[in-house]
Order: sequence, then C-alpha cells, then structure tokens
Amino acid sequence: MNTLAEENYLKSIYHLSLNAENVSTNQLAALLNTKASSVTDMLKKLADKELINYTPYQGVTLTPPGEKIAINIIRKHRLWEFFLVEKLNFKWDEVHEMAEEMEHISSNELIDRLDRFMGYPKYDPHGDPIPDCDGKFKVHDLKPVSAIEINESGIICGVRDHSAGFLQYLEKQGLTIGKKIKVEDIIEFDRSMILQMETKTVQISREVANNLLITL
Amino acid sequence: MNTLAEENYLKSIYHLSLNAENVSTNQLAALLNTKASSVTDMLKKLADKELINYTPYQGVTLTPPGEKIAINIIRKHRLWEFFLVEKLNFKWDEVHEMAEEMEHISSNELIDRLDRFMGYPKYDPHGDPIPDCDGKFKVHDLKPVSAIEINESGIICGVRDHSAGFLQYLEKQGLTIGKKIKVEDIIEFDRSMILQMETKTVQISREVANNLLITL
DNA sequence: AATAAAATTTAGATTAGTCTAAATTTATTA
DNA sequence: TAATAAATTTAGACTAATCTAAATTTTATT
Repeated sequence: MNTLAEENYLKSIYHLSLNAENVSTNQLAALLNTKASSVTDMLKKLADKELINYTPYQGVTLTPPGEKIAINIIRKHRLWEFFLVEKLNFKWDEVHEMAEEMEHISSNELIDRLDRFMGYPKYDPHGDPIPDCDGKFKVHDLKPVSAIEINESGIICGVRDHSAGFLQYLEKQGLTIGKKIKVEDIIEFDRSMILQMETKTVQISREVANNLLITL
Repeated sequence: MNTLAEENYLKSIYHLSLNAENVSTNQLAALLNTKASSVTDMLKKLADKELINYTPYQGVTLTPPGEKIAINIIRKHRLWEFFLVEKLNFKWDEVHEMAEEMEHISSNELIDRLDRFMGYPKYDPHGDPIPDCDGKFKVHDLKPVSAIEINESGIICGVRDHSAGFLQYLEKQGLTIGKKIKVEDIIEFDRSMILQMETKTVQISREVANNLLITL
C-alpha cells in the first residue's frame, strides 16, 4: 500500500490534470500547502514506483496504475461525503475535511459495501460524480452560469469552488443542487447576473456565476 | 491533536491497565509489535505531554487527560465496529482491522452523529461496552464460562480473545452474543465443558471456556 | 540572442517514529 | 547477599516527509 502523503499527491495530481496536460511542481506545492522542493522529492519517489511519469522540469502525468489509485481515493472521498450528508445530516459545506481523512481508510470491501448501503449514488453532495468500483464515472458536461445568455435556463448540478464559504453563500441564496434557474438579466456594469428561481429572484456576481455549474 | 502513534500507545496503555496497576514497557512493546526501546522513547514523549505518569523502570499509568483520550478512541473503535456489523453486514470477526483505522478519524461531531444514527448502542459486536460521549460506560461484570459449575447457566455477553480465528470458531458453534448456555458436564481429564444450548449441545475446551464470557 | 525572472532541483538539515546494540537498573536465585 | 537473568533505558543510526538556501534549468523580455 501507499502512504498517506503518496495518496494525497496522487489525488492532487489527478485533480490538477483535469485543467492542464502536465502538472507542475509549483501547482502541486500550492495545492498541497508545501514547498516545491518537498514536491520534487515526492515526485521522484512516485516515479520510482511507476505511479507517475516524471521528467525533471517538465511536470508530471499519472500512469494508469497511478490514476487508478487516484480515482479510488476520490471514490472513497465522495462516497463518505454522501454518507455524511445523507445519513448523518451534515450540511454540504461541513463534510470536506472529514472526508479528507476518511478517504484513506484502506478497505475496498468496506467502501463497496458503503456504496451498496447508500444505493449506489451517482453524485456526491456537491454534484461531483462518484466513480463506481471499477473507477468509471459519467463526466456530464456542465457549464458555468456565467456562460449562458439572458432568458436561457438550466439546472444547478455542481460547483467549481468547494470552499465552505462559497457553499454557505449558495445555501443561503437557495442556489443548491437540483434547483432550476433562468437568467433574467445581466447587469452591464459588472456583468453580475439576475437569476429567476422557482419562488424568488436573486442577483449573483460574475465571480459566483463562474463557480456555479449547470446543465441546460 | 495527537499523532496516530500517540493515540495507539494511549489506547494500548488503557487496555493493559485493566489487568495490571502499572503497565510495563515490555507489555506495550508486545502489544504494539514494536521494540522496548521504541516504547521508552514514546513514553517520554507522552509524559512530556502529561498524558501518562512515567517513572523510569517502573511502568506507566494514564493521567486523567490521557485516559480521556484513550476512552474516546475506544468509543470510536466500538461505534465503527457496530456500524460495520449492523449497517454494512460485516461479520464480527471481520471488523477489527478496519476499526483500527477508523478510530483515528478525528471529528467528535462525526462520531456523536454516528452514535445517534445507530440509536446509541450500548455494546459493540463483541459485547464490549461503548463509552458514551462523556466517556462513561457500564462495566457489567462478566465471568468466563470456565468459572461456573455443572448445571449453572448464563448468557453469552462477551469474549476475552478478539482474534478472528476464535470468533469464527464461536460463530461456527453458534456460541454468539445473547445465546443462553448451561453447563451440562465437565470432563475430568482435561476439564473441557459440555454446554447445553437451545437446540444443541457443544463441547468446548478449557481454553475456549476461559475466553467466553457470560452473565448469570 | 543575451539577460532577467520564474520555476525547479539539489544539498544539507530537521522531526517523528522506529531500530540495533550496549549500558544500566531491577528482579531472581543459588 | 552476590551473581545472574530479565527488563529497561541510552546511544547512535535509519527512513519518510518535510524545510531553507543555493544552484540549475527553463521561460520571458529586452
């Protein structure tokens, strides 16, 4: 098995890989709250284990075995988040830190049974897809609210920013997963958006619109 | 917060304290699968933190704060074991290793909610009492089957040996928590015992009888 | 293309937890 | 009670993961 630190590096490389071909040392250092020199050391170790492809100065990518491990950790993280919200009634902004610890519980049998216990959920409380026991998951393509025009509408299906502060703000505005919204107007001055919802109208900044994801 | 190693030492000291006033370095080394010299190092560290009372060569006891931490870890361990058996349908011999990891999930809010979710269970799958959120628990006094006479009876309420092998053996014989047994005979030669149960009669060795706990 | 800036790696040190081997203390026993 | 055995601690070393500071490589800019 891999150490906690190794698992966290693989997970971070996976996440950063979604936005860029090669993941850089500095990107990892920033995400992992560590120093670039520490990252370099770990990259060598992971490369020795053939979990990443590492060329000095050129960044890294995951090998297939490395990606498998990363996805398995993400599966665990999201299933535990689902458990915490659905079974223990935590709010969606409260579960991230706990799941950061729980994702390292090693047993796959445990996580598969947890999956069954909860009825094989497809999405976690933030709308992120939960990989199945073979690591497969739908990448339903979402767009930020900021990308749609006046009078277009969609259903809230995810967030880009997972910080507690952002999630709490959304909760307060009623902008939660599954809600239908329609763009009523866009303010020219700051491009903030006025959204029509079932029972009310809310105004959100461009920043918020960029981080709120919908399907049409 | 304390490290994983520290938590495991405190937990082990607690368990060993139940059988002896002072816990010795070698006892800890044996239980933790480590060397006496490693134990000494850790004892110094825990003494610095005032979690144990340590006098060189004389063994250790837990301080009140140390005991509180130990009991909290045991609470977590037993609640997770209960969860694994009751909600995820694991068998009683399968859950120990998983709970060894899960007991270190730090959030107390999480464990309190888990407790509520399961209806505040009083005993774990092996019959051990689960401390409540204030660390209190009943120490119902059990005796080994080997301590009762012919024609006396009792209800199985716990085990001394928690190894998977022993638990599997008990399961196969139907000697599980809650079952009523009566001593029908004791074989003089090896003091093995013949137990009358609801639907059948089983013979168990003295060794087994010593490790199977009942209430009268 | 030369130089400056940014990114990355290397070198050497640090901490937690562990180890072996040697030294010391306590317990046992002849 | 002196010698021996057992238990424990100390000394010094090791590994994983991190750090700072210096060196190197890549990228950007005149």
